[in-house]
Amino acid sequence: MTRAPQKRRLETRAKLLSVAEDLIDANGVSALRVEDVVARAGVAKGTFFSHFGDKDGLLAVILGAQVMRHIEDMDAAPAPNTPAEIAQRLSPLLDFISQDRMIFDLLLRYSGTTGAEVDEVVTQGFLRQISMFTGWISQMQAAGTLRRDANPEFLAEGIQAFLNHVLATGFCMEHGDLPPPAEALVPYLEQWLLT
Amino acid sequence: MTRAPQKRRLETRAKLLSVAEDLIDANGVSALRVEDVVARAGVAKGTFFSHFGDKDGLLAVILGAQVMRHIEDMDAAPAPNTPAEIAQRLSPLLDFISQDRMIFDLLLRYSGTTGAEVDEVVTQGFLRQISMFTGWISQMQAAGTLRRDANPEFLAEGIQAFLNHVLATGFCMEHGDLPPPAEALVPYLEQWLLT
DNA sequence: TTACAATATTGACCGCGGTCATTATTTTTG
DNA sequence: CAAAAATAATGACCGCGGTCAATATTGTAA
Repeated sequence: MTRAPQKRRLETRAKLLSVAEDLIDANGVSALRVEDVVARAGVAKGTFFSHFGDKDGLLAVILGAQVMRHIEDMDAAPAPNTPAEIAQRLSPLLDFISQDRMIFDLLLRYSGTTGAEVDEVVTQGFLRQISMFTGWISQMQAAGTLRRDANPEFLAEGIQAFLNHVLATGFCMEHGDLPPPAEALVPYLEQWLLT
Repeated sequence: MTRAPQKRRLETRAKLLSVAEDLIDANGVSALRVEDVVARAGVAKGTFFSHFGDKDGLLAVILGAQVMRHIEDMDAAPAPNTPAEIAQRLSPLLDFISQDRMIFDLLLRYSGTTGAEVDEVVTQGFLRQISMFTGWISQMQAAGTLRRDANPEFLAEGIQAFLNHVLATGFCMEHGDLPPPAEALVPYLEQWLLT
């Protein structure tokens, strides 16, 4: 039986997280250096790794929380009635992810760490997102707005696939005046979800 | 006007490539170290980077060539007539990519470096793959085996999306007895391409 | 052949993520 | 309370990708 962490440890962790968040806000995710974090937090390097395992571990916590906030916002808003509205709801999340390739890569890697780490924020976020999609889809199916020849979970996974596709494609175009991801997503969703 | 590379340079490059290929065959992509490559090739570290820019540059050349071979095999075989047959044709390529997450990540990142580096093998491979999909689809549309309410390029991009989705999902399941990627792909293709 | 320029290679050096035996602090036990 | 045990934090050290001013080699013009 593993004991509860003591107060000091929680404080150290909180300090590391807040320092890291400040640095990310100031310079972006890609510029984050573990050495800067520990220096500003007034803590040794090893402490960092004893808390988060590796750099991605910290990023997963921070970015996972941000993703989760976006998902909660989406869940709070009224459910969409068309594929285009789905894309619209997704827009803030997609803009957030497409701001930095590192975010996309990390989320993709951590998205389904089914196994020991279901307590991982990113994993929870993904599961929740899929179930939210599923909910939207079954509502729309009930309303007759959507094809009914496939079950909602399956269609939800398809949305996830196109979402990643659009994001990945966006990064490849190397900032060449391409449309925002949510807009690029629309035709795929329409083809996938209608008729 | 940049001059043609001299003989010595071509030899060095070839040596580096063959050494790297041997090491990858022996220990896998993830275990490849630049320092091992240059040591075995009898060359200084800086030389490596003057040839390939970075480690991924070398991997893109080697893995890109392997991907290209798979694509050519697919292109040489008779065109598929159903979504399931598409998945079957893709099987060797998918097995190759799913053998190591590093391969998947690298291909995804280099897949569409539209811009200065269209001479990049990986990019060429992807373009060729899309056009091969497009060809298959228009044939099947002509034969009436497939939905005709969307243009082939668009449907081809969708295939690409599902292909990446299945691969990414496979890596998340952390080697948990999941079905081979080509098999997992079938339902998505059927839903996407039929009616 | 020699002098000069272009090309190719070199390897000491750096940045930064990550490790681990050691030391410090807190909690528990007697 | 002190001694023992569990938990936290430390920082010197390592691995490995990547840089760049210096050097060596090759091509070229006089």
